[in-house]
Amino acid sequence: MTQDGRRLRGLRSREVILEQAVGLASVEGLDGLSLGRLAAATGTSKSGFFAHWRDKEQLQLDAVEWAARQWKEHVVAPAMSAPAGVRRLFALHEARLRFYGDGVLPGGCFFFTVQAEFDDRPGAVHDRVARAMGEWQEFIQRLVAQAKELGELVEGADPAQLAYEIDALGEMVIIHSRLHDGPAALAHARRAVLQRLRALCPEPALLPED
Amino acid sequence: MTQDGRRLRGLRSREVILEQAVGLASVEGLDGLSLGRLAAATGTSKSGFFAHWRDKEQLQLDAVEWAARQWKEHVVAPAMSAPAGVRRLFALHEARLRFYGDGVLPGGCFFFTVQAEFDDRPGAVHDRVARAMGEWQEFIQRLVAQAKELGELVEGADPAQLAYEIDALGEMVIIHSRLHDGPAALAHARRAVLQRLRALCPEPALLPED
DNA sequence: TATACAAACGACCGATCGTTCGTATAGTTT
DNA sequence: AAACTATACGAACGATCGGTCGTTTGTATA
Repeated sequence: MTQDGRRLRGLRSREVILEQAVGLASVEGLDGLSLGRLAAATGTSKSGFFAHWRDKEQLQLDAVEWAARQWKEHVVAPAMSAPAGVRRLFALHEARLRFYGDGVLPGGCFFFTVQAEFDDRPGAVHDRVARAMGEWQEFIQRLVAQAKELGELVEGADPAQLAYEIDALGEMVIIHSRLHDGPAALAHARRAVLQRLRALCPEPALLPED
Repeated sequence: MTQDGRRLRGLRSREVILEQAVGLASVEGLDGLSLGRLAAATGTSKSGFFAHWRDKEQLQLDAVEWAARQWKEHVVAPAMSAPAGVRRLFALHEARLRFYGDGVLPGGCFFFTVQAEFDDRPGAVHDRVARAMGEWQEFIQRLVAQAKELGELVEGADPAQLAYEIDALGEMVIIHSRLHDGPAALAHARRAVLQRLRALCPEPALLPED
């Protein structure tokens, strides 16, 4: 039987641990998060972790996977239900800002913290995070290209350039909102991308005015 | 006599230690940096640190101070030697990108790493970093306001909004260049701010075309 | 019912963390 | 020369780090 109660129970607690790990890592980072604190947060013993993962790095890699799923669910999926083109592009940006504003993760953004932590440290986690970031950037670029094909962005718009701008303006909300100007950062990030898209869109009426 | 050779020697080694600390912290963060590794990097013993600083936090605070001085020297000062107005604003952005591109710090940017590390962790270091960031943001806003007074930026330009955009587009170079598209990030950041300023400037000829 | 196995635990390991203490040395003041 | 002081050190501290080991508990299979 595949109906193995032990495996089911294991998967469930595995999920609980990963959710806690992603939340804590969004605050203190994947390495800054210690197994002891993670054990305390989940109400388990740290030795129990090694029944699920060979070592801390394996847990970190699974946490990245979990966070990527969460990101797709909360940010990518809502955008995909908006009409293709420039509106979908802006919906993606707004979904990200909502994710931050709603405080889904205590630290704001798992990937921001982990990128800052591992951008200089080679290893499996670095590579996995870099891959996730590449896919994210590629996804934004595809949406830009699609908007161009639909004639909703001028021909001169460079997908890589615009994707960099959208991502940078959105991601820096984390730092600015937490240690400088609070919710104003969200407004700045929203307004910046909105005006940029409107300026590049032959039919600005597709987007809100402000 | 104020000519105390002991104090001079102390100040010199203090400076050496802080320089190393800022460099290492730009990679692993101010807390991620351990006193043991710092001692190994400076060729001293870690117990010797406590002749200069009461505890690790005092060293961290002085490291922030040292990094702020370095930033003013490498980024703010060069911008101030450009003519006031929109050209000075862009010179500031370019000086920052040069600071990153030249690899002055092994981790790229001390403040980026430390902001990401302390944005969620209350304490003296958090407050000191937040103050530095506030001053930096205020400085950009002053340059924007000055450019408006000189008629080099349209009246509708919001200093806080534009300062956010310039800072975000510049700062995210660190992450993008290190774990995604390398030097292309520098080009994207430069181009984004340049085009943004040109679009807001009644006299675009003040700025390079590309 | 007996056997096999996954899940979880407590106890413990060596290494490293920030920090303290006593001491030796070099340079200044008396 | 004696007294003083800033600098720097080695040894050691308790705490915590990631990780190992042996064991117990609960479930599924034979």
